[in-house]
Amino acid sequence: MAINRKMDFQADEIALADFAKAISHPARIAILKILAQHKSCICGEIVEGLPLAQATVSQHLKELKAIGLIKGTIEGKTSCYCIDWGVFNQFVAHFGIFADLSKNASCQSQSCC
Amino acid sequence: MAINRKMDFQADEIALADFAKAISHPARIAILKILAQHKSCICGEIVEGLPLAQATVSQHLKELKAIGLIKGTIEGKTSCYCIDWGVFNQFVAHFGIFADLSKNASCQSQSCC
DNA sequence: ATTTTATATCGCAAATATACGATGAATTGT
DNA sequence: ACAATTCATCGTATATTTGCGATATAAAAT
Repeated sequence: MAINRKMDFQADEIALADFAKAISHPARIAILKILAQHKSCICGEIVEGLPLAQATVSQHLKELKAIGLIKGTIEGKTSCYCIDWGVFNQFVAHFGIFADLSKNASCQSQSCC
Repeated sequence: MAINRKMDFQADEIALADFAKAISHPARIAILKILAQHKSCICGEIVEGLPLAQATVSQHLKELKAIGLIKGTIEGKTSCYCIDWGVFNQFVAHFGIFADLSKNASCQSQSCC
């Protein structure tokens, strides 16, 4: 692999790709779903709902936290996680880039597509 | 890695993760943007817009095609690509799962988050 | 028929991601 | 103080992704 080609892409392309990568694993989607279904933070319980070892779940949580999709604090014995909806909705809104373009762009060629 | 833990996750979780994985690289986001900006199919031109070798771009196109996000036909000497907006919008709509939940779910704990 | 052009595919190397047991750190309960 | 609990981190094995040169394929141009 060449040395960091990322610089050649635009910032918004990288940002959207990073968001997509953060949720590109079923476990992380499942974690977000579990968190979304709770009105308040979850302190534990996540590991039990997933078919993965505690260490692995902790690693997935770390990734979601790294990109800012979830917030978490350590409260005494347990940790406490919840979704940062501001960040989440901001990322989803980025798909608007395509939604806007889709109005004008449609393939008019009969021979292909 | 264990042997295909995917079976332990739900179908919609896997589907959303697969979509995210397909667009989890700046090059593939860039390709979609290029395609979206055109009213009709693009026959070539994509390689020139990216900082990658032709073989690499072809591989990224293949991935986008595999998940159905883009359609492509070979027309004589050149290939012809365009976005399948139906598939694209269908995937984006999946984020509705979270949007619905976000209305009820918000952290009420003062101590965390 | 041969060359040129456009794109796909193969094969390999390097980089990343994933999973998990073992261990560490901090806290609660006794 | 000590044991139990909860979660993070380390180390490591394996799998997947990425990138690209080389090569294949197929049509167009000469």
